[in-house]
Amino acid sequence: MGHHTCCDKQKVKRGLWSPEEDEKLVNYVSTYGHGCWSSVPRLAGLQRCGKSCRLRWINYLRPDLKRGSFSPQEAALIIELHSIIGNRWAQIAKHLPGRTDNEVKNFWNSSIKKKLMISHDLGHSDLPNFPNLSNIIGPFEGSFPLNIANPTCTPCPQEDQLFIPTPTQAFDHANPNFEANLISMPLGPPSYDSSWSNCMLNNTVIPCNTGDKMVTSNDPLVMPSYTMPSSSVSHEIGPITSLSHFSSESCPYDPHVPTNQIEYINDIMSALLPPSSSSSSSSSSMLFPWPNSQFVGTCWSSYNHFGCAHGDDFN
DNA sequence: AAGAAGTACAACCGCTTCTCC
DNA sequence: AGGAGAAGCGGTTGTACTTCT
Repeated sequence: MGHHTCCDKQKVKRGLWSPEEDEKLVNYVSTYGHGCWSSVPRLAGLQRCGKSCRLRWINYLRPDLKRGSFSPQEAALIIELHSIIGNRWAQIAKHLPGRTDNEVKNFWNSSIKKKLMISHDLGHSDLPNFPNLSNIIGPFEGSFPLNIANPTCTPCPQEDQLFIPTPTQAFDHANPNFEANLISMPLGPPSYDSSWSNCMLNNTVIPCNTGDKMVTSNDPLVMPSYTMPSSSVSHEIGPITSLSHFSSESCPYDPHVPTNQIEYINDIMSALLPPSSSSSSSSSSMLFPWPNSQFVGTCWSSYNHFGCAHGDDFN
């Protein structure tokens, strides 16, 4: 293993930090701020490189860090955000106050990913690795205040037709909505580990709905559409999924505002709670198109498809 | 009781992005 | 505009601790 180029000329210590080193770093940063990290070790009297100091402070010593296990709510949020934006740990961590990207990443790799792999091994190889959100947040059933079946935002008035971009369109930099898409899309081609792939696999929309009409296309330039049977925004939990859509003007959940996005996602998860102890054998999805940004995200709920038991603790 | 295997997470590396000049 | 250094980021590794056999 190599080492930091910034440390080439210095004799620096590596490996775990001692309490004495922590104390020096905390004392220095608390008093003077970190300023330029490369000068911190010299000024704080540490034989570490600046990069190591920075990491130690950000991931461990910062006073605003939340220690301890992840709550089921945090786990559910991580899973949902990961399904939307992929391995962008820093972005995910921004939605979890007091958590670092490193912490979220470790939690994902050591706990969540493993559970998803186990569930995949149970014989659902035809399914993408989606968690059973309703199981994960089971202990919190009923605790979310908002039900998406009765949203506070005004339904978008203009359409019964929801447009879903093809991958080509979604990643088109010339698309004026590209920035908005970036928020909701994983960076890179659709793959099995994202919710995106499940609704757009090989340019084919895979409907998890029953009874409604899904128009698909193999032509990446042709935008598939999903036609709702009515303008109802009612939401039905279970094997049948209904769609809700809101105008960006009237909806309080602006996808550009992380805090609101958390609320938005929380509401989605709230809506995904099973109606009772009943379960279904089919997966269901909810597509949340944003009229101006085209596509916001997908939430998945597939009861009994995955290995985690209702009420499982993710820590 | 002891070693092996598994787990959690701190820390590091290399690459990318940002900022300043 | 572009070069250099700093900061940010995600993947990976190392190690302490726990659980299993």
